[in-house]
Amino acid sequence: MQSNELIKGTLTTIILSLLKENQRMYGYDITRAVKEKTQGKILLKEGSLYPALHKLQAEGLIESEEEMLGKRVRIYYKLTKTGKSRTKTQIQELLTFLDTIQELILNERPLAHG
Amino acid sequence: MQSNELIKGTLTTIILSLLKENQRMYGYDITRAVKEKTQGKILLKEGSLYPALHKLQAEGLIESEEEMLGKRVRIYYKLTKTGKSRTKTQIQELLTFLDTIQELILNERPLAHG
DNA sequence: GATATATACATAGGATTTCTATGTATCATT
DNA sequence: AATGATACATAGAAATCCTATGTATATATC
Repeated sequence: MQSNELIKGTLTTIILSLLKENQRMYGYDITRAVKEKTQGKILLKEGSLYPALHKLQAEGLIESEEEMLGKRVRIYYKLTKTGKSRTKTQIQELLTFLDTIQELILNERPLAHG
Repeated sequence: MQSNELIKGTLTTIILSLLKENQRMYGYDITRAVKEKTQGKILLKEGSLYPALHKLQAEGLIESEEEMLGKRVRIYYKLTKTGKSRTKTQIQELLTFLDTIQELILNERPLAHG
């Protein structure tokens, strides 16, 4: 996902989350959306994105639809019913996780030692 | 780090952050601290923690000091000077990253299509 | 017309991270 | 005597994302 190797594990949820709002997106589209929405702080790589999309499709969370632009193929993805419900829980889990880490990092104070 | 594979990449910063506040901790201690501070939501595994500690030491970010309790060894770790400075930047990077993801997930709204 | 860049997909193999499983050993509790 | 908590350790597996590479069309620039 880029520079700081913090990310692993969030990519799937990011994709699902974007598809939740935009209904229909293709790979390159997702790359751009993430770049813009994060002011370039997160840059998806094609080598991460496409395999992730294929995996989500294999798991039945998203489905694809091909479209031609002149001679070029564009593959749109959208959430399946299962995907929609899964998206909700994954977003919730991610947000909880982010809060947990934030609390752990910020709320530091020396432990009572036993 | 447990159940949800969200985590990868944050472990090091968590360890450094705990050492920043507590000056001196040993492995088992860190496991317990994380468990308590996150209400059991994050459970470090020994198979993750010890190698991580060894790596941090090899990188010169922490240093160790052995202590005997009866016949048992306890290995305390504390931040080196380099480690202290690195801790600050890593915490800052992690917090920025958490914000970025949170914004990306929460601040969704359909893209203007171009 | 040639060249560079953006668009649009894809995959193999590598690097990194954390986990599972396993091992050793002491100490406290039942 | 047995169990569980404390305390360390490592090998190998599993998962994730990246680098590098490849193909091809469309657009902008020189």
